[in-house]
Amino acid sequence: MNIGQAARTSGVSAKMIRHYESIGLVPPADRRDSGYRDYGVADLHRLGFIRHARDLGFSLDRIRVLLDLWSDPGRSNADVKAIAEAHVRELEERARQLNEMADALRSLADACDGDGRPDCPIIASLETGAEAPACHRNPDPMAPESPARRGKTRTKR
Amino acid sequence: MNIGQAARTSGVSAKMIRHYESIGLVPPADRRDSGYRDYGVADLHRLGFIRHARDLGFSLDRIRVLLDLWSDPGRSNADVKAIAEAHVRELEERARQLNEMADALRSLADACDGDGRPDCPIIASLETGAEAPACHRNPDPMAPESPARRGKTRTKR
DNA sequence: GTTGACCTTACCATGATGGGAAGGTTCATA
DNA sequence: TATGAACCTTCCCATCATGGTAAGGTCAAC
Repeated sequence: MNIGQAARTSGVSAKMIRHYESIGLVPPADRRDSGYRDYGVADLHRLGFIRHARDLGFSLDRIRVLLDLWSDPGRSNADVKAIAEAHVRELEERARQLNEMADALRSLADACDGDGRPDCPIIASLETGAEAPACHRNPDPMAPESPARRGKTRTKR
Repeated sequence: MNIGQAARTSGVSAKMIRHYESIGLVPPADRRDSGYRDYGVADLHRLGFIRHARDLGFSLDRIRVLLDLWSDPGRSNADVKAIAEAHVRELEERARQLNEMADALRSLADACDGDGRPDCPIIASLETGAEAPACHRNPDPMAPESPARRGKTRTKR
């Protein structure tokens, strides 16, 4: 099967299949006389594995390790679980940071009238680095919880 | 003031200050006879603005727009607010996707015994693309709500 | 006048992916 | 049989924000 069909079947673009081959994530594909790559079911299986791991946000480096474990009949599921849990923690940490930024910016946006005048607490905060002053924040009428949740935690990046 | 001092004062690395100059995010710095860049308070102010916007996750392209609005005395805070709100939505969407991945992987990891044997629902799921089967998931003893929560971003936040 | 800390430009690398050019192959159809 | 569309090949470049390094110039203190 051609690389295009393999791409459509596996959900991995032809561009990426070639890339994965170039970095050794998949073995060099068989070639026909024409030089075209030729894929079989085992190749599709491996590409599918990579695809699913990418869908879960694993980096290609970690996928390399997962592929090794996959092909190791004597693997320990404790190793797999440890990798997965480390990745879960990273995903949650990144999500937490994004939510922190979103919350901070939401506070600023809520404090901005948006009435067409130049005055703007968002711009003011970017100038000074100060967060939205509580006394100017429009209270959220839908707030289901205690509003005392924004700490300081300025991520250093 | 030298670029190093400007970097320490503004929290933007010297490397990045030069980069911002090269892409036109900050105007070309004054130069001394030696060729050294020379920064004043206005420059530090601008760098601080950029730094704070980066801390909120804005891309350099959007920061460019924010800087234009900042320096426009006739700006409309509605424009600023619109940009901020669009960015908040993007941040939240990205966080949601990360949490979705984390939740899916957490389910798989919870279903994995981690007892050292090769059997592993995580590997199995990567092979087939199937999610963790409910009948194998270890129930969460702390679950405060109905167990039908998959697919929604419901981590603590 | 030497030394060490600073500055300059220029190039390369990251990670995962896409775009495109220049040229060869396959296959159905006119 | 010829042609054209759709495919394939390799190679290079771009993204985005940031860091590293190298080769060389400047400054200030001792």
